[in-house]
Amino acid sequence: MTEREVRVRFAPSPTGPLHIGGVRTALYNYLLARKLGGKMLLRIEDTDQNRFVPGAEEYILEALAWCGIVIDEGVGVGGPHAPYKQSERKPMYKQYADQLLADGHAYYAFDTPEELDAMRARLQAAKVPNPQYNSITRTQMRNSLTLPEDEVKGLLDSGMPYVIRLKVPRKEEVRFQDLIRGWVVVHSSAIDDKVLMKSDGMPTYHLANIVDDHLMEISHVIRGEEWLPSAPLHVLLYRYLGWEKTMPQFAHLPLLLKPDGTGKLSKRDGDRLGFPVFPLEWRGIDAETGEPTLSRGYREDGYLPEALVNFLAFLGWNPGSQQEIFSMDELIQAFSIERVSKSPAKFDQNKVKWFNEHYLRAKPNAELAPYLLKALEEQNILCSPARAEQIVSVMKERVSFPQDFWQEAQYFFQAPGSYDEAVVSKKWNPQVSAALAAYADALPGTSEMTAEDLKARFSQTMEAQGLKTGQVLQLLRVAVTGRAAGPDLFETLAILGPTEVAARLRVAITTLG
RNA sequence: GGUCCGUUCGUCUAGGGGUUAGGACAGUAGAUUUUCAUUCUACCAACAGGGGUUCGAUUCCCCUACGGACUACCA
Repeated sequence: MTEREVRVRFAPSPTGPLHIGGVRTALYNYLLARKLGGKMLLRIEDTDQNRFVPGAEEYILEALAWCGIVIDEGVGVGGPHAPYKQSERKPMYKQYADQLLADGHAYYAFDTPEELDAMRARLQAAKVPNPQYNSITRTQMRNSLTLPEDEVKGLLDSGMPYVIRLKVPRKEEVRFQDLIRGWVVVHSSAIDDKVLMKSDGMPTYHLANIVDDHLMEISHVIRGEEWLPSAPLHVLLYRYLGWEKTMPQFAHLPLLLKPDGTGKLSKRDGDRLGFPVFPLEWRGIDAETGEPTLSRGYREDGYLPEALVNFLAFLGWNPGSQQEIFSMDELIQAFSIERVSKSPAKFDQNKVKWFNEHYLRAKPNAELAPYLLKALEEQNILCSPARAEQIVSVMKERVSFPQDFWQEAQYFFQAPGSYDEAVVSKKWNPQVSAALAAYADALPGTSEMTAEDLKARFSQTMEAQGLKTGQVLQLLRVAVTGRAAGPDLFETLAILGPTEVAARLRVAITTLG
């Protein structure tokens, strides 16, 4: 067999914001495509018109772009197999269903939803272990296998609603090799006669998926484990359509679980535990109450995309080395499907936060400064980019998110309105007050002074006052910034400048006595 | 219920017939920073249980337990 071009696809359905688990699936697809020099496609699976959510498609595109996942072909970029949205490919599917029909691998079924419910109820009452529409029960239903040919024709001609179902063989082992799990074997009796074409003329996921993957020449299907049970059905479809030789390879990814307890990670967990489960913020409408809803996003919560991507990559995969920090390019180099683990992973909020802090600290000040500048602009505070860079430079070691810069650095722009109570009541006294007054007097009336000089002047002053610097240091911070903690004190004073520092000290001395 | 998948520190995981079972996050302690944070160091902490196979099993096999997914004219 000749080497086939690697083509993978991410195929979400536009039923709402993209779940973080979906982002990881997209990421793994992308990493494999890039690693193997292949193509990454994006296909929108919107065959269920009832579940269409406005804005979801745009959301998916924006989320992937934010994460740095580049689509080579598909929705949003086009390509040789356009259209890439299944609703726009509707006319293409019928012929394949017809082919299956003609070959005796599918049949028409006219059962109403009520009849189907009744059938399941009957089977359940009879304690049938696995109630389903299958090789046994189909003989008792209204379909082209049980009805006389002319009656079927009549029903079809009369416009009677119908579906097309796959005729799954009664006794047959269906097997395929999963790249992550090895051989998976399922007996055909466990698979039911899945609907291929719905009564509204749209294909179901099962048919559309196989047809599109084949037409788009997909080489690897990488998707969540929730698809594992239906994979044998898909294998059957490839076989009946005559496409088995070019059937893609399957890889079923382990699921992402809630951080506490067990179970699949869901939107509710994010709300309950206070962390986002979506890459971007999403404003939706509650399906039940009709109330507008707001779901938090990693982007809006201050996570850097490279941190999220690095974290997500490690949820179910590892390079086998001790290295933890990976850029997208490094991930591409290191990635291999064989090293994806089989077992599900719990979502760890601490770890994402740690990755974020890491990437924040690694970022150049010039890239961080805009975050602070933006907050300042909202507050109508003027600040030069150079000064903002100085501030983020001393601040970035101690924050977790970009929005913390403004929160933690306010005192660079506003004199403190109050002073840390605990420190003042414990350490403030007339001697300290006098010493700080002396320091204020010792500062030159200039706007600039280095941290070293500021420190030297402070030491000299304290010595002259007969105090140890350690006794006064924290009070100096409180008097100037109002806070008990912060970045290097003399760096802080240097950014403020001696004039401002002296002024603030005098206010503090007046206020605190 | 049935089918399928899974199970190494609290979490993400490495490893693999003989190892002091390794790393990271979190936690704890110490050092540095005459403050807090950062950083550094140390500590804590795991092979679900039971049977086999074997000289030897955490590793291979079986069973049990537990967890999960699926079981729609949803994807």
